[in-house]
Amino acid sequence: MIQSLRGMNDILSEDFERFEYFLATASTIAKRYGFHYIETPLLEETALFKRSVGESSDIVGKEMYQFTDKGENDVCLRPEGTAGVVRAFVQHKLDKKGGIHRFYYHGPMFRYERPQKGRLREFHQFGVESFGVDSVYEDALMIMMVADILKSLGIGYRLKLNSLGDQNCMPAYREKLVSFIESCGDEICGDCLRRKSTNPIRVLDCKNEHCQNLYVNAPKLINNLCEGCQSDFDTLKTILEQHNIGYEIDTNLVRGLDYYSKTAFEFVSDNIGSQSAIAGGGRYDRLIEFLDGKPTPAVGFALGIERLMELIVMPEQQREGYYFGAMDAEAITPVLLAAEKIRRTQKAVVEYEPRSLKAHLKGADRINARYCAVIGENELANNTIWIKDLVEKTESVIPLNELF
RNA sequence: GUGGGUGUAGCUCAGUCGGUUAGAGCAUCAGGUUGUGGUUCUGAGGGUCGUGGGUUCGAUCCCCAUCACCCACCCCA
Repeated sequence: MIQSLRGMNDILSEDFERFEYFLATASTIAKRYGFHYIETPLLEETALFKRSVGESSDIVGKEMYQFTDKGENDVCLRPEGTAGVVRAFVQHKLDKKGGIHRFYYHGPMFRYERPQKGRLREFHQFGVESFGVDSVYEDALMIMMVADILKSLGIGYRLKLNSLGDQNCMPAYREKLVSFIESCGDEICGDCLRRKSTNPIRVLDCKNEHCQNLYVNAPKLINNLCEGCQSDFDTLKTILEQHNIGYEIDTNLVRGLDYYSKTAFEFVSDNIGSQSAIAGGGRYDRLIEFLDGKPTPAVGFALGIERLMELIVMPEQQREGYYFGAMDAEAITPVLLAAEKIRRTQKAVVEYEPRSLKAHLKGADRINARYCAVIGENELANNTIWIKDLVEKTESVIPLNELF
């Protein structure tokens, strides 16, 4: 038997209903906030991700599905969605056009990781990117949108917030941090030693207990923000409070992608195991110029759909449409014709095998149909069809030509 | 990439201290006297016990490998 690749799943029937429900809910909300759908390729030039996500990140460093195609191009399956959207934004010269551009997207992402709960090699994200808005209000909008989506789906969460600073305060802070790390001498772990030169901020994120103990007194970025970053961060907190969105400041929240600056946030759930991040995002004002565009402020977020799946509270399913069945082999012809008529406006499912009335009622029940429509001996003789409303428990026999 | 766990019916799982025809519940299908469901009763079908080797007179059970899944580390959505 040929199986799907490791960490790559089929999504069928019941699961897909949830999936579809999620997409419908999230898309509706994104549109309501003024965002437009954008579809970008699953396959992109490898350089795109190296320059955006960053070579120091694990994603690019060891998790990409990278290969050379038949035209000798170094390509890879997208590990995340932002890079492609920014590439499209620049390629279509929207940066030069100016103004505000707001996009949402959803689709599969690929990361070569060891699968576990909430972590797949092919997984799906729903994301949003906003270009051209400098204001923190847009950062707040992002967070409000995620909160809105999660609320609509009946999902509880905790929101973690941090500011990563910008070009003014980050370099100075980085220096401060590096000298602090150096003061720890060789007590730090190997990973931290490496991060010290590649991406020092990430040491704060270290899961090693010994390191964490060393870093309690590390300088915190939050205390070293420049005036602009500080006032934006304060404003953001105020807006969230005004909108009744609870948050906790997490000074160790460092997004794993290199392109973030200023606002960084993460929504986590305590009910889905160790892969608890259900949404993450932030501001990335420098990314557009990294990808050869005109400097343009930008913010975005991405939601991990699979991680939300088991948390989604679905609305109760109503009985819907028709179930058609024949009690005699000869009755199948009028049954098919009747079903075709109904199908112009409603759902109609036909059982081809002649069965007892009881069996048909069971069948109708199983597919959660509202009506069970059957043609047997009596109906066949009179050109009628017997229809039972499974909710009202009423039944009627009507002439076939009066079927709407 | 590292560590631990699990693979028996469509699903959830028993089980055999190695020994004849491998079980249950749910699901499916059929019946409970003439054409009435979602709650009953009876019965039936369905398994090369993940795959490949090895030990043995004999393996679903023990050993090795392999694959898949699960959980955690790590990473992140």
